[in-house]
Amino acid sequence: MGRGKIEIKRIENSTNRQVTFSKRRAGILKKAREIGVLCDAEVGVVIFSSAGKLSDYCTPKTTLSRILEKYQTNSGKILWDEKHKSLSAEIDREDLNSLQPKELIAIEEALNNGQANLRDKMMDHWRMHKRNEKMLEDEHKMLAFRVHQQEVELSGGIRELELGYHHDDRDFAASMPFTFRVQPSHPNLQQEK
Amino acid sequence: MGRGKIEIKRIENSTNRQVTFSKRRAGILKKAREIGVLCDAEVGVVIFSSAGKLSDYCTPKTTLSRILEKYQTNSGKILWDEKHKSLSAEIDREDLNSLQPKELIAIEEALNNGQANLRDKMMDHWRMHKRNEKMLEDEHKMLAFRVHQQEVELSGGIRELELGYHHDDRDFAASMPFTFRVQPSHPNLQQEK
DNA sequence: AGCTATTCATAATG
DNA sequence: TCATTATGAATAGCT
Repeated sequence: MGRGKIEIKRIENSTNRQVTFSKRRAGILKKAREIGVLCDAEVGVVIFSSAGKLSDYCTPKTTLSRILEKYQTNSGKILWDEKHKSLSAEIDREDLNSLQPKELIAIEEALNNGQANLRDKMMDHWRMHKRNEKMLEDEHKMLAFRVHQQEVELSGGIRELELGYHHDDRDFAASMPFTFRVQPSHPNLQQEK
Repeated sequence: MGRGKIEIKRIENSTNRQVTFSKRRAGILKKAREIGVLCDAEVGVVIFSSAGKLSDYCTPKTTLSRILEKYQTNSGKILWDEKHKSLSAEIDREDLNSLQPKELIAIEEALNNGQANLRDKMMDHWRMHKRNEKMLEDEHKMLAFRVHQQEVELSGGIRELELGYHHDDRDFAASMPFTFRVQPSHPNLQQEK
């Protein structure tokens, strides 16, 4: 597919590598677009060059988020807990005073366009905030409930243990969901024999 | 690229569509592998057929999680809040009694291997639970704090507004983090003029 | 960035 | 579904 066959191994000359990267990246993105249209498929592609430059593609009818969510449900692989960790890390890292920058900028721009416009934005903003507050509240309820459930579950397990109780039916294992995320930080405990 | 040129539009014959899908999917995955090796790039690909079947590829030296995290940092696009929503949905959907299945199985197996082993696992399990509880607690504190911050931020903004105050320095925008996630559900508000 | 000579991917077919 | 093959596409090496 060029003036000569090439081996598939790292191109050492960095100029050639960069050029080939650009050409092939374009090729892949085009193919991704095409299979989406031709075959009615959903495609997400993310590429980082060796220099760290990002390119991506996503089928128009959906979003990367949605594709990745579907990915998790289908594959059972968890992509987000990883992220959960870095969420905390970010919160620690970032100055909390810098929250809502884009919105503030929007408001600032609105100032140049008159008070009415601004009031609208402010109201939107406020509504958005109330909704968000509700979301966080719900989430906390959920988290608290999960903690409680674990408590119950565990003390139950311990009681059974003390009574020398042994459950016979193992089939419930087959019907278990893989996407619960109670122990984000202990992937290993499950593997040990 | 075949016995004749084809238009890039949905293939109506479903058999042909499926066949073309398989062939092109293989093509894309191959290209993804190749650009990774040749150009030392990091690539992640996720494809769903119209039938919903999942295929994916990820450069060996990394993971989809890591690629996606990098994607967020680089692009400023947020992929995970979406997921936050569906986490609640899942919790609603799933039977909460099925929590910790793998751990329960492990404990059960331990029963066959004697009490000492079991006690160890139980302790691990318990410790894990406590740690997890701590994590949820911390997360909640963080959520609550963010809500508070928003409250302060907003009322401050409104006060400034009422006073006709206008901030002159816009440079802070450049240094703002894009990966905060306070308004998960309003990507559009930022674009409107 | 453009330009071919080649190799490659694949649409149609068996 | 699997293999073959004629043809259009992608692209490696040059400028």
